[in-house]
Amino acid sequence: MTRQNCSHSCSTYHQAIEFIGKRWMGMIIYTLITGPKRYHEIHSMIPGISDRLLTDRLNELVEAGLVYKKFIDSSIKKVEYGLTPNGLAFQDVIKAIQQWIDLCGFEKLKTES
Amino acid sequence: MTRQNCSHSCSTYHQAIEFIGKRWMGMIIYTLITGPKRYHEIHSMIPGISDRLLTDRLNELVEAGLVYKKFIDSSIKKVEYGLTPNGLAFQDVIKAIQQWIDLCGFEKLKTES
DNA sequence: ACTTTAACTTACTAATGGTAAGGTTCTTTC
DNA sequence: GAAAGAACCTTACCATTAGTAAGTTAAAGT
Repeated sequence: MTRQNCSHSCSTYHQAIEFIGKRWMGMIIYTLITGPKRYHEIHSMIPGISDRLLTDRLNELVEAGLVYKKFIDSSIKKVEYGLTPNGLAFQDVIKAIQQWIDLCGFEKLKTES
Repeated sequence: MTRQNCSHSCSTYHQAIEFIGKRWMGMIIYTLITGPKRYHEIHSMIPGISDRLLTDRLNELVEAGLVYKKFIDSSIKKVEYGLTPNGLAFQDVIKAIQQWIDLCGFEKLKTES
């Protein structure tokens, strides 16, 4: 019994889904699944994201231990971001979401307006 | 080739995760997994949510086809919300998130401040 | 040395979320 | 059967978060 009543308290699930559901969070992790990237690479792979939010979200991910930040050649202007083991494990969640999309045809549902 | 370059375009994934990541969305679906509920039941099961947001989110879920809304005894004041098959299929995503939490110990990471 | 680029940072505006009050329509209670 | 209360919203207003645009600093190219 190292955990609460169930194997994962519902408030932990709540925290987790609110965290990974923050705007752009899912896309940033998704981008890094294919390997570590530099700031501007991530930026160019996610159309619409702003400098500020990309910086914010990356910092939050680093703080949560899902992403590491590495200065290449110890230069402040060469930064690499990549997934930690915990971040990589998120792949299974992405797969589950993609399977769910395939199953329910989400794109059709959200053809907005 | 009914779909795009990959089996699910990354923009569809983006749309999907931004939708399910909206505030309270994850919790509302989670609550309904155990069976259909009335408005006030859902409300009491999610501490902190406001009337307005619960109404908004439920409407969005109904519009997206993940939740149905049923008037009991054709009364406007007796409403039941439940998951449609597409909503129920979301269980697998929840399971994946819970497994990921168990694996990476998310609760420890987010002991804030 | 001069310009460009990477990686932020800051200031300001727009959108979204939270709070609180009110408004019907039903049910309950006397 | 009238009054009170609960269910399910709706509206108005304030707070927080996100988006936009401009500026900053350090290194790298020319």
